[in-house]
Amino acid sequence: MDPQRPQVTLRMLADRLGLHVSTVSRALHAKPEEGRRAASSATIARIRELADELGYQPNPHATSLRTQRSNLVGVLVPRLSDLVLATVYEGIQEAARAQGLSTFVTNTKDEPDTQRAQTEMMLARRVDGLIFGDARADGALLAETAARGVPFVLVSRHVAGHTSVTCDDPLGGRQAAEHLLGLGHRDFAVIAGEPYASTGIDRTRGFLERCAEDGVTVPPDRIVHSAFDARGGREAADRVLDTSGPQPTALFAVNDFAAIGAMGALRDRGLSPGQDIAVVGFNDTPLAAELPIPLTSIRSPMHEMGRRGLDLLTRLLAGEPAPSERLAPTLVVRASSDRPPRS
Amino acid sequence: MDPQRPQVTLRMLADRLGLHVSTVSRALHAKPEEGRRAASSATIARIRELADELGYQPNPHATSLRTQRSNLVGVLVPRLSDLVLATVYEGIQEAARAQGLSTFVTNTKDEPDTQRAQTEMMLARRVDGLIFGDARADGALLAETAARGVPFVLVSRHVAGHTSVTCDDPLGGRQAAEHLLGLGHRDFAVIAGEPYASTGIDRTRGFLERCAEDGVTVPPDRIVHSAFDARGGREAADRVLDTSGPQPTALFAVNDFAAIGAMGALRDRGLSPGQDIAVVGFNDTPLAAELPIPLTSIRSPMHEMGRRGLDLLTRLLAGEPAPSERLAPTLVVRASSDRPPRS
DNA sequence: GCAAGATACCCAAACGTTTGGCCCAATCGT
DNA sequence: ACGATTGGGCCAAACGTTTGGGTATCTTGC
Repeated sequence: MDPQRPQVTLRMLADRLGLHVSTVSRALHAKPEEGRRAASSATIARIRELADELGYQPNPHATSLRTQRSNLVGVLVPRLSDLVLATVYEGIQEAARAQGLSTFVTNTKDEPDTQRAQTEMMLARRVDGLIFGDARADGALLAETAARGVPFVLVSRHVAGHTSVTCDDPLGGRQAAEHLLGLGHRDFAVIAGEPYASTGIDRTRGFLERCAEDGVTVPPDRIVHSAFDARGGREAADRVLDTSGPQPTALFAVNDFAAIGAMGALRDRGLSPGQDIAVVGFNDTPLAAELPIPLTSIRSPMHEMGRRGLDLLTRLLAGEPAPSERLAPTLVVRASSDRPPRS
Repeated sequence: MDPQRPQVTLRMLADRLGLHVSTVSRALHAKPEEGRRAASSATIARIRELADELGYQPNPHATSLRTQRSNLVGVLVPRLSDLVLATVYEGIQEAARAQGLSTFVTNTKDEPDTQRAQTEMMLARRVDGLIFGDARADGALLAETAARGVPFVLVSRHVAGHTSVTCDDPLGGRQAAEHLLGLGHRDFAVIAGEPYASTGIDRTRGFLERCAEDGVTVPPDRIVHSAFDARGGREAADRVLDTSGPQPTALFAVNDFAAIGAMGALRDRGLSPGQDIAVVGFNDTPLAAELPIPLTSIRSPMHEMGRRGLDLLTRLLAGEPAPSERLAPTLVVRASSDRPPRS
């Protein structure tokens, strides 16, 4: 099976150099700043040289076993096939690599049972800490996990009482409202995402608050929950548009994919997004700018969120304080909402 | 930091039961079918009970160190934020979990240097095997890796001489051509993807071959390479449409996202996809059906590809034969290509 | 009643590190 | 010249498993 994979060990290096394995170990770890050096600089050089030559790579299992630290972090996301979380994870991974950490990632589909099972699985793998990208406003998993003394942070979504890195979602919602109000819109519909996700909740709340400041209210039947994907957006839009009475002139979806699905639903009714009805999405997915009708969206720093999330976790692991962070979103206006409401 | 995380070990169980640690170990592994039992059934029951009660989880580092097997597989993909590969990875992970394996995944951005570095990183982590989702037709990394005796399989893309699970891409290309030819189209453009990816190469080849069978040829300046995302598709479409002479009546993009970008470019020129020019994509991404103009696409079994890929790898790890597989694509017709060319 | 199997365990080594101590020789201070 | 320091390195234990080999005790066949 493995014709030639004789892994190089410390002992091999030691034997070949006539040194003790502990000396080699110390030499390879010795930071120059250390007071008491592990060996003479000449010996250290010899050791380093041989290690490079033979391509020595420390066995991480042995190291973890000995040090009781795995340098592994577990990441839980609803789905990796959701571009938003995939991008957040890319940020996490990038930051992790910079710190010499590796990451396990797994899908939980936003199902509490799966979340719990995967959390256990991660702990069984002896991760040093966890990053939840799928925190639910309801549910007790986070509290229990915290009670067990497991270090973790949340990204993308937040839950009171736990460290998190999120987009300033209320602000994002406000920006969307401000933009549409500025164009003269007064009749809105909101596709609000899943009811258990703080992202959807906060974006919707911010939107409604800003509307209220201008004396505009959005009737409850114009605010519908939805999955965070295109199909969810289409279905939600269908539900909203099926209600009787005057149609909205603008639609805010808390997620770009939901917005895309909604645009499909609009088209099916002969409404042209951007002409007959304004549409604003959220996240400013790379796709948004390239769509046939480019989508106005609130850009959220997804990648950055991941990086900060991991940085917070390492701070937590080091016993340092790790205050939650909220990253600012920015409005990006495109053709799907660049004109006032019709007549 | 860790208030209460006293990990349960074999020794704890053993001590508490007055048994030897090896007895406990055997008892917990004993498959009923084993001939020589590890202990009396009463003892085994006692052990199992206590293990459950205390929530014993074997330390994977200790196990890996001892058995020289990590039960880890490394997965390399161009980008996880590419929905196609993210979905393939979901399949891999699902199959891995079923086998008690865990997966590391990492982005290589299709850059040879990064691919090499990440391969090393995976091996340093002592993965049992690798799955490449980013194999390049050029380059020597695969050959070198094989020469080192590292077990691996390819998914999504193939390279001669290595085990792989792919979509039958030539067939998919043919299906696209057949569909468009059947509608009466004769003037084609092809957005062919990256030149080093077998997916793009094979899909394009299949398409052209099928055309040739009907005596239709696609001029070289109508076949353009592109990145596998919306922006790449838009740019490629712009290039194709900027060429002088009569415009094509149908466009085949080897990837849904490229197709979406292309539709944007068409719109910018006042061409209506589905009306003025037929568009066919590839992969049948969930988005395709929900777009404002639903996209005809060749459905590829992305999830399944991942599962099979992992299954092949485990077969390889078990020393069994692991022949390459090619999964069948299917055509899904939608509004972007459901009518004959204009006059 | 006794050799031959089973049965039910225990022993100990090994996987590759890390790390607190220890030891020897050379250097230093005075 | 001699005790103290220090530089350079060795020793051994430990992390938690797995596993090839024991060794008593109990059956069993005859």
